[in-house]
Amino acid sequence: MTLNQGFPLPAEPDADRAGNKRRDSRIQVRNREKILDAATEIFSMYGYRGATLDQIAEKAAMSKPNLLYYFSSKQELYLAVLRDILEIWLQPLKELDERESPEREISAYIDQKIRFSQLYPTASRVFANEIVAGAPILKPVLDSYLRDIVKKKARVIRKWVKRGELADVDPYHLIMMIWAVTQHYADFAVQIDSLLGKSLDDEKFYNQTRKHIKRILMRGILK
Amino acid sequence: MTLNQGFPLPAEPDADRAGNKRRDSRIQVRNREKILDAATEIFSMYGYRGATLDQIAEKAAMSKPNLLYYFSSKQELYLAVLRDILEIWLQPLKELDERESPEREISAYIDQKIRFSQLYPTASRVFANEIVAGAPILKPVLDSYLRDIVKKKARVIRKWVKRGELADVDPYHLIMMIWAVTQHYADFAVQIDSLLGKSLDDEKFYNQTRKHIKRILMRGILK
DNA sequence: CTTTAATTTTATCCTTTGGTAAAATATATC
DNA sequence: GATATATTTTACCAAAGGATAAAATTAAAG
Repeated sequence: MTLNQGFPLPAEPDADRAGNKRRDSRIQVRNREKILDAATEIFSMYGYRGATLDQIAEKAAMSKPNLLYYFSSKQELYLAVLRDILEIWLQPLKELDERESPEREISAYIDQKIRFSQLYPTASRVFANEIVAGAPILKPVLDSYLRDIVKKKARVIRKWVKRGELADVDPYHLIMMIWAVTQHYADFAVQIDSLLGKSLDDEKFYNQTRKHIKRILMRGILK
Repeated sequence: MTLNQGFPLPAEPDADRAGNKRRDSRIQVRNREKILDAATEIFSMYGYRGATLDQIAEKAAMSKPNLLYYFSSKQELYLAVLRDILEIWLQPLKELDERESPEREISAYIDQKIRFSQLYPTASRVFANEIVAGAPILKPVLDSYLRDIVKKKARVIRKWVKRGELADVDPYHLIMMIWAVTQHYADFAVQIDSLLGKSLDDEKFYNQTRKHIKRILMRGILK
């Protein structure tokens, strides 16, 4: 779960530079990944400020100074985590294709979003935390990068409406509704567990949820 | 915004005891409220662990020891904040009435939820933070109190379905969808502001949002 | 006015936390 | 296997953070 490429967040200090020293050794790769996983979990529970390097180091099974050998500060680590999350979070939206039917495209989009909630619930929670906190770090990205993508996709939806393939819905609100509902199952997983004793890990519940969300939303927006 | 009565959270040390010393002086009331408001704001941004008493004290315009004179620990303050939020958060659900039509009742419920998002966005975010963090404090409440109410209301919805007044929806998923969508506008307000430059404070946007959510959801669930 | 009780301030404590320095150990390269 | 480089450990540090004690001030009651 460690992708990361060319994102509108400050790039890692020595990524991509041409004449670079020895590229990541095996141990380097393994430890960075261990740390990122641990950090994702801790940040998801306590947010940026509430998380401590000691906790993260412990979860990653290494000493704090050792951790700081790989990420030179808490903030740098947090940025690295957010970069990875953004990458996978945004991907699905980019794929909305106006040449296909809205039925097919929106349905596929919902599928991808709910799958993300199933596969990366902690990542989703880190993101949620960041946004709920007022997006102190991601604000610039939201204001530029995300804004542009969403604007583009809003146009796609509007086109469908004009073609009469979709009820007269506001594209922005529709996108927001899809985000809200799909992310809810990851972000508020504890609540869902309290009420239903289920989680998206349960394949049966996952499919039931997916279908239910889609049924209501699609009925709500198709002509 | 300081309600608070008989909640399944540990009660305030000397609330409600019969033969009680002098009840809250005017200054007592004013300061507790000032603190609760400040705390709500800070907790909403940084979560329980990320928030500091210094910040809260500063926002409440008093010294930290003075703050601790009113709430003897950070945890006690956090509990007080959560108690207030739970009260107003749960109220609307309790009012779902099976004797009325689902159209009317669910519509009214959505109205109340989105109103809550408009009136108490920071409170909503404190709640969101707590749940996203895994509900370390509220878990017991979710497992008992909330669970019971939701179970009861799920029965109401099921009754509507049986009567043929509602499409065949799963009551739990429906409730969750409503929560997800309405709370999203408070919890992810920054994101919405980035994308649309609007917030629920804007009465026009508020109504547009409310109607849009209702239109899609109601279309999705009515027969 | 006093006297008593409530409120606020000042000084201080101990722990946690992000981060550094430098020594020690392991790994890779020739 | 010696030498250079990468990784890990140990020992710290300064600042922040939750909390307490006790003195100083303000408000209330008689």
